[in-house]
Amino acid sequence: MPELPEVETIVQGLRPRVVGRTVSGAEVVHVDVLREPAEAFVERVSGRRIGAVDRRGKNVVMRLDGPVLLVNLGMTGRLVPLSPGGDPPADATHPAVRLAFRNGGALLFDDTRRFGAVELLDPEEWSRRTERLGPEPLEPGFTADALHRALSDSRSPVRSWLLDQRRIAGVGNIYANEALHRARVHPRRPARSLDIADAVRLHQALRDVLRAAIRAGGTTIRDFRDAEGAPGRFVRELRVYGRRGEPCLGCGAPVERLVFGNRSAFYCPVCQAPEGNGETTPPGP
DNA sequence: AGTGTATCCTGCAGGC
DNA sequence: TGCCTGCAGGATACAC
Repeated sequence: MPELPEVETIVQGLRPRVVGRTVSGAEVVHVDVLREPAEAFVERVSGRRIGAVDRRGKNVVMRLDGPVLLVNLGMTGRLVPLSPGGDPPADATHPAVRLAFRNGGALLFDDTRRFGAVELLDPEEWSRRTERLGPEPLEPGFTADALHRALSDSRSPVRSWLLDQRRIAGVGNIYANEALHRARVHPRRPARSLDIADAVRLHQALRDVLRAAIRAGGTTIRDFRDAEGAPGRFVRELRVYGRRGEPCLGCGAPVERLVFGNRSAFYCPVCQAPEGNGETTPPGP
């Protein structure tokens, strides 16, 4: 479910609800979302105060006094803040971990498929972890030039390249496909085949689509909900993802679907010609 | 280095 | 209605 814009949306909604709260205890319903025994996790998290909530790539980063509580939402993970005495929403049907707060209230991690992960990392582990992730595409240091240089050392298809969190953080299958369409780059082109003009367009497209999706509160295909339980509104703005057979909004050609790297790639065969086509048939609005 | 495949797990849509 | 297959926004490990 959650890529950078969805996680950013969750983090923004969560911040006013949990920053400053102290964890009084935890209930582990499904130990398989943890990376340590339940007892150890409960012991270590209890008594900690949440000082800040941030995002790194697709991860929710809760800074406690000392360790970092890292939540990866996987495909179907949700973070649901609960008011004192409040019931979880009816669609939070697969509770995995519940953190209780001193003075009432709680934070529920609900995850149908349990591909998500909740980890408590000490500062050294966290710094090693964040170093393994690529740059944040919305930060100033992420320039078109840096993207071009990074692309140039890989023969991997650019769509796969974009999904690799070690190369760039936070991009998943929806926004990789959407950005490539906006940049008019075929998803299967080798990363190193992109010239500087391609990289400039891709850089712009990534930033535009990620920012627009954040403004829309993310994309809800099925499961995604923000901290208030509301779905994202970016589905309306998707140009290729999930639109196989429907007309490209730029040129009218039917959107095609390819499968490689075990994932679907959606693209316009006209606007995103295999060897690049920066000069003709802009994909439009 | 890159690719195909499998794995974790559940739910839903579509075909019959 | 039921059964089956394929598919899903992620991440990782493996053999080739």
